[in-house]
Formats: sequence, structure tokens, C-alpha cells
Amino acid sequence: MENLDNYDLPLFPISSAAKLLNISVHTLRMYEKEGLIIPFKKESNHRLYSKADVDRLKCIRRAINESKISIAGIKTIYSLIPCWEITKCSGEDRNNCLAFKAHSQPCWTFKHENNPCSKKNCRSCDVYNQYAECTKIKELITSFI
Amino acid sequence: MENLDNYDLPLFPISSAAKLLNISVHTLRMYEKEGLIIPFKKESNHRLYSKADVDRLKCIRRAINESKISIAGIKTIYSLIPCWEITKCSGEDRNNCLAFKAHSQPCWTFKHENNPCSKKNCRSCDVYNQYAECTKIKELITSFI
DNA sequence: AAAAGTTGATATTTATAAATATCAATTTCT
DNA sequence: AGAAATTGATATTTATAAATATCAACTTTT
Repeated sequence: MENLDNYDLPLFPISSAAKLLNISVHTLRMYEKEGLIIPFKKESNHRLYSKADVDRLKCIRRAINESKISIAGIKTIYSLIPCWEITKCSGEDRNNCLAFKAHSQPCWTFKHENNPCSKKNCRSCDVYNQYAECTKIKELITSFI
Repeated sequence: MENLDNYDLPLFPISSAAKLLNISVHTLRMYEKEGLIIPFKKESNHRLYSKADVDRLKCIRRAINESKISIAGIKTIYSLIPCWEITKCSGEDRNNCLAFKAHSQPCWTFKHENNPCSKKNCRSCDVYNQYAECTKIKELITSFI
């Protein structure tokens, strides 16, 4: 996490982000379809990526290429983030929440209705933002227990 | 988990276990080397597997073949089990524990010295036993928070 | 004694996830 | 106007994890 005030601003179109990461545009769209990344979308539907997004994607690439964790594995690990604690979900909200029960999809890949998340944008949610790094997830779990 | 009183007994030599699982003997040894399974060992060093072991291995095979989670991914997920809660590890014990800090290896792949685990056999530990199924790990985390 | 187990290499095969490359029809950016 | 973006297919390539198959030298089981 760099200390830059434009760290979270939508700066890069998909082609620039792909160049920064040295991967193809298609791969970026694939990561999005899998729920690993949520880029900004202009009204025109064009994607824009922040520096934070690029860092998140670098982290994902390390997990895939160095740690040898498959995309399905990363999704499963993301699904273990105790989102209900971060969002202060009530007991009733949890029981009605597909994300709470999920164990192969991150919470932010679900549609949230009639719960604290319905008003939020997952892109700017702490659940999505603070734990891109798999290594931080254990610390997170530890901190909540 | 079948309701059989011989469920946890060392019954099958490696060749029989391999046949039951329809995989090769070498693959079973590989899973052991990766820390996914801890079979019984006779004094002669020969492996023996229980029905519980076979069920655990079936679960691991489903994660690999159906859920498409890589072995490295499974190990990472296992490392997220809050062992320190299950074993009632003290704060000081945690800080001295490699397993507590690990995020790519299950706790039972470490040597435990001078902590509550040093007296235990991981094979018969709840951390190892009760959460072979990845889907149960989220429930476990939830239960502790 | 023969069969089956052990460790520890190394080498090869197989299966498939991950990534790339296309296409087309359309829209937006500069 | 031309470049670059969009969605949504389909097809192919590439990289490598997972699994198998070998060795050899030795020990244990039956």
C-alpha cells in the first residue's frame, strides 16, 4: 500500500492496467468475472483501475504464480473473510445472507438485498478492500476471535 | 462420518487404501508429504489407514477434482483453522509458535515444542480431525468469533 | 520364499487451469 | 475519423499441477 493520495482514484483504462501487470486484457476481464477484482465502471461501462486495484492484482498474481493457489482456491479463501463482523451484520441478517453461507465465492460476488450491504458498494467496502492479500486474512480472523 | 466403532482404527495398508480411493500408492505418499494426511505408522514404519482417513482423503480428492482447489490452496485453507483456540494456546505460546504465524502450511506440519501441542499427537488432535472438510472451516471460524 | 512394505531419487505422462487469440457487432473516447 | 473500449461467444495455446511409473537397496509381513 503506497502512500499516495491518488491511490484509490480511477486512473487506468483496461489496456493500461494490462500493460502495468504484463498480462492480457482478456485475463483482466476473466479475473473480474471470477470475482477477484471489481474495477470502477464509467457511465459508459468502460472499466477503470486505480493503483490500489493494480496492487491488488499483483497480489492475486503472486498467489497464482508463486504460491500456486488456483483461482478457485483464492475464491474459497476470500469466502472465509468474516464479513458479517466487519459489516456488523445482525444475526437475522446473517441467516438470510447467501454470502454468509457461501464457501466458494467471496461475499462481494453476491447480490445483497435487505441487509446492511444493500446500501453499500462492495468496491469501497472494507471486506473487499483490506484483505486482498491472503496472508492478511489469517491476521484478520485472529483479530476477531 | 459413519457411525462405526472401528471408524478410527488402523485397518488398511497403503495398497488397500489406494484401491479404496482408486489412486496410486505414490499419490497417497505425496499427500502425506504435503501434510494433507497423517496415517498411522506401525513400529516397523509401515503406514496404516483408518476408515476416517479414507473419508478424509475422499474429501481432499473432491476439493482437488471437483472444487478445483490446488494442493497449495488446500494447505493454505487448513492454515486458517484457529488451532490456538481449539488447543487453548496461551498468548505467550502463540507468539512462540510457527504454526500460529503460518499461512501456507497446516499447523500439524510443524514441530511443536514447549507449547500445549508438544504433548499431543496431531493425528488425534481436533484441529486435524474435525476440519478435513474445507466447507466446515467457515462454520468453525464463525463459531469462534 | 514371495509379496508387500519402506525411503529417496528421477523421469514421464496426463489432465487441465490459466492465458491468449480470435471472431462479430456495437459504443465511446480523444 | 480512428483508436480503444464494450459484451459474448468460441477456439487454441501454454504452462504446470497432479498423478503415474520407474529405479535401487532394504525391511517387514504372511
